[in-house]
Amino acid sequence: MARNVKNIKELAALIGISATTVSRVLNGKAELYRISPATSKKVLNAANEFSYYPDRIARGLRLKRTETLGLIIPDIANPFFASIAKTIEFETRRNGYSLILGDSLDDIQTETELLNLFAGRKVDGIILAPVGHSSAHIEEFQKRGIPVMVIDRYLPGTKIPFITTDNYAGAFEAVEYMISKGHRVIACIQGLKGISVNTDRVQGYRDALEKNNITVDNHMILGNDFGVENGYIQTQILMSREKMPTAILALSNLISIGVMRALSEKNLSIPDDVSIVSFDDQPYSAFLASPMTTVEQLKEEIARIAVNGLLAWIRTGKIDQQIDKMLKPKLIFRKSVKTINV
Amino acid sequence: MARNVKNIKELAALIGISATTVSRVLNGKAELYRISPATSKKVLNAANEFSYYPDRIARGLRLKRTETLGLIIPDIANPFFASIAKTIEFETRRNGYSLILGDSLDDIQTETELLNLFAGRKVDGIILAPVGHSSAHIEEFQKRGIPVMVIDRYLPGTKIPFITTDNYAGAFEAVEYMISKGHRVIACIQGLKGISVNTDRVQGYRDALEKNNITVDNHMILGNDFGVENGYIQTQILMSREKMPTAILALSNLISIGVMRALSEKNLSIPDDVSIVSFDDQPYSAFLASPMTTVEQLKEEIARIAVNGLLAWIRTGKIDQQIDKMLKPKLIFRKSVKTINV
DNA sequence: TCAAAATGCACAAACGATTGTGCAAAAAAT
DNA sequence: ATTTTTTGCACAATCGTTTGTGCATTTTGA
Repeated sequence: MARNVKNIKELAALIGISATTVSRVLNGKAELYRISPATSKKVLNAANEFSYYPDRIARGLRLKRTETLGLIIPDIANPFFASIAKTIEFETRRNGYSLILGDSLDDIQTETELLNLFAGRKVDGIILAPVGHSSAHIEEFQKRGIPVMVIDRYLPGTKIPFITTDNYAGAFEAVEYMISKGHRVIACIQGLKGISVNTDRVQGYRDALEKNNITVDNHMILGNDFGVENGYIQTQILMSREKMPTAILALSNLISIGVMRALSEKNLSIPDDVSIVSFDDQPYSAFLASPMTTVEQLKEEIARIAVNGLLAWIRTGKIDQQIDKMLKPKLIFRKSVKTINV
Repeated sequence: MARNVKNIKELAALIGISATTVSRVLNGKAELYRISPATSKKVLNAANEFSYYPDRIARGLRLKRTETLGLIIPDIANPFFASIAKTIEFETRRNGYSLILGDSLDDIQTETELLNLFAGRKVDGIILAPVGHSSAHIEEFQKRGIPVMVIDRYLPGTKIPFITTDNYAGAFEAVEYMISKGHRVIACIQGLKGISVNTDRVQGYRDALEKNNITVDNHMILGNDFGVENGYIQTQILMSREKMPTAILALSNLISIGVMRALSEKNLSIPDDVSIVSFDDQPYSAFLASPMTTVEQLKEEIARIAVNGLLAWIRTGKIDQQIDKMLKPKLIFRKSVKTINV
């Protein structure tokens, strides 16, 4: 027995009561509408016995609120984003919301499509790790009234709130460390030019060099993509030059995988032939041929702040502009940087 | 100008036409209902100009179909599942559906909650990488009429369709390979006992040994979890024994990370001191201290078949029982297995 | 004892889309 | 010049909730 009941009317009929009352009891508004305790109890019992769950779709339509968040990231297979996604999903659910996932494939066109798609699905808010340069489509979107929280980057010139890592500090520290180990010719393989993550890291790299009276050689800053392929190609270019760097700062975990691939093909080893520091610590970082010194970002923290900030925004209807945050990263020392003669 | 329009009525009013007609044009039923080409064109233009997107919630309510799929996996931060999730998201979207993500945290209670949650959200179907032993909650769920497709495992004794790797073959080949390299004492660090993935791999391990006239030593099969910690602990146990194995078969990528951690703490190196083959190839596998020989699963393939099979099921209303598949994995040879004296 | 206040619940509209059916006007057939 | 058929579209109901309002009935107060 105890068959399932398909909607609130059916349940109401079973108790011999109106749907209105059932709805009110189930939404905790019994007192507010003076439903007697006896009736309340009957409703609760029946709902339980016949395992009635309100249809969230109908509810969403009526309430104009779906209790759903959208998450758009450039690549869920990238462990950096996968970790963030995990915490975001957890926090989202803990707050009674569900999460729609969109992988923008590092493509701004896809990102835009996803934004529109999510708008059509009436998500209550969106967490976005943006890709590419333009932020017009995001701003335009913001105007439609759907809260958007940016993670991993910030969008200069916009009012879109963000949570990210203090990338400048991360790069600065990493480079100072390499310099302290005697390195003077340090290359920087960067990701997508022009976006804040990259700009800030490169600036940290530059400033660390200059602070130590090392002239910045623009030929040593190269690449334009956060992926493996870019790390691979740029390393090949670097290694074919007369003036080879003694150290490389890789601006993402994927780039450093490309670096490793290129180096191993040339039978060059880390750190004997080239030293390296990579952004993004990973579970495997410690077990690489040469355990990798990395700049660790506080991924869980970013995720948590993003979700809770977004939900607060949704509930109150206004942005807490205080939310903008740049979390200090942490340099994890391992064995991929060699001390060389000064 | 070109302000956005908020619903179909508003758009219809703007053209001076009924919502009915707008709906029909937008759903490609213009001909069916004899809407004149002129009117059709006007609708299409207006919809475009005012960037009207139908409210999927209202649509879902009326159609009793949300064009949403649910994905439940044990750990999105595990690169194996992250890769699968990426392809699933892509295929899902390519078919006009959206994806709700749930991370079951390797916990059967959470998995059950997610199933119910997704049911309440009226997903059209669910792709599930189940955790734990019991499958009663899944079967019960199936009866509620929501199609569920299982990946990564199968559920013996149920009719729930699945796509998985031929884990038996993968383990068998891996072990035969190690034997061919002269290994006779091979340990197997397993994941969760009793679930098909694990059972099949262990059986493959056993059969490969027996086929080669090596008696299976049950002490060499240990562990009970697919995570890093288990790999770490079991390796410590193995290494503290009198009779140490010369090779280890790690039944997951996470387990092998644990193995590496334990070995490196004891200053043991791969493959000089211990050889290892791990399930699940990863982007970093080639760049580990010792490039890892792995059993690669066809993750994209699994994802693609799962999504398309599920969608077919949703559309036709019946399961194609032919869909059950065990995809042959591929052994990738690197340098984590040493040839030893026979 | 009678008016006023409190109690307990139900009616019906609304959210935004889709669709079976019906009804004019125009075109074709006789 | 009628009748019949076709064309082109609109009305209104429906999906399952939630909620403003209203109406009996009971309780309280004087």
